[in-house]
Amino acid sequence: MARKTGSHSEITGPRIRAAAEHLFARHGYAAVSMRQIAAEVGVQAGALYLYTPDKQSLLADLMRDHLDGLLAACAALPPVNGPEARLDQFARFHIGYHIDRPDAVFVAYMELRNLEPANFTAIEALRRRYENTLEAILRDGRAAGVFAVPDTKLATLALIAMLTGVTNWYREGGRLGRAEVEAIYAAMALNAVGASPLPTR
Amino acid sequence: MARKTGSHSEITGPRIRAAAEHLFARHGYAAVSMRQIAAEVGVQAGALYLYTPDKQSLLADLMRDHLDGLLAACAALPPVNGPEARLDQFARFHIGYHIDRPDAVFVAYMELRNLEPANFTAIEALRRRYENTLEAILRDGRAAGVFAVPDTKLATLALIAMLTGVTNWYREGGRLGRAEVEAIYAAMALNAVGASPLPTR
DNA sequence: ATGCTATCTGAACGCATGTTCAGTTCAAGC
DNA sequence: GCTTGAACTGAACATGCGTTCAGATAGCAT
Repeated sequence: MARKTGSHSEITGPRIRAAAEHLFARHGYAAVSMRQIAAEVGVQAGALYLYTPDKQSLLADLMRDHLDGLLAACAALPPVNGPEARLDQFARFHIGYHIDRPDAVFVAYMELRNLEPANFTAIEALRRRYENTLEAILRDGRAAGVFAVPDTKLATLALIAMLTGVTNWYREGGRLGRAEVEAIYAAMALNAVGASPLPTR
Repeated sequence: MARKTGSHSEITGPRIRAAAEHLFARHGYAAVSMRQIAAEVGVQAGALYLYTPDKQSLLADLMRDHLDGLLAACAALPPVNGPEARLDQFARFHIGYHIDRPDAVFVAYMELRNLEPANFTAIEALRRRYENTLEAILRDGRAAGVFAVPDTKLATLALIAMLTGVTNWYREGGRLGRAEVEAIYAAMALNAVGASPLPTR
């Protein structure tokens, strides 16, 4: 039997991507088979190939979509004045965005090594572009004399690692709420670069 | 032909573990086959089973050995006085130890999800024990009024993530030397918890 | 020189993999 | 009510997987 009532490509497509993202995050790209993804969606493995040319593209598309969304959301942030306020805003944004998408984040950061060279180059470029927005803030802050960082590139990577680490332990409904976590991390980020944390918003 | 001159188990065993560690770090546990490991060592796949009961044990042993070494080295640190000096020492130690073992670190942090439940529990306990040594420093510092951290557990995870992140980009002979990186990260760690960085040693 | 044993080979095992494709099914357009 | 075509099945494909094991090899003790 094929085509149960109401099943269309607009439904199945996203469901495949969601299942793949979830399974890739949980078990890793290489450890997940197309048949497992299909089973999660309730479909045979062959049907997946109506929605993706191959497994590799499925991974690359997930990562690209995540990073595109991240960059777009970051670019849409309301403008604020001064390096401290900008870093505070960036840190809170980064935490918030990543907390809401633990699976996508996990995949985007852990499966880089499973990308074919061409895909790797493209994804890596997006990642670098995001890092550059943070580094620009740090450079401006150092030029303005409000951040004390010996090396902006290193500080960028250190801050990103620290902020992204939140996805390793944060769970909805845990001991600490979203806003608290954002506030604490933003304060630590400002401290780390030698600035004073902003008063709690 | 078997047994080339001078080839003994004391040689082959470590070579297998080294090859496995390197390949697991590069491509991921699930993406690496026993035949690839064997080829790297210059041996047939069957020979691996003289040194490990199965692929899973190979992974678990690598991770356990790494964490055992980390805990032992951490415990062997010379005692220093005061939370600031202890955090400074811990940060430098962490950076230095991890910089020297990028493959082992990568495997120990990224392949947790590929461990069978029993192995996972054991490895996770070791990791937690290591984190606890840092959290103890932060608690003492807060009790002494020299660290300003709203939540020591959260600060612990944030610092570990930041410090471990160094393995993602550090390369021997790069722009920054080992000592510089250690100093910068130690300063950022102290800053992050609201303490003043120690004068450069 | 001979036998012993640790070390390793090479082939085989059953099974899972990513991918293809001829054929089936069903909602919608006429 | 018939036709069309998108959505999907189910079987098959070559290949590779982890693991096993009988047998070959070579250094060591005697």
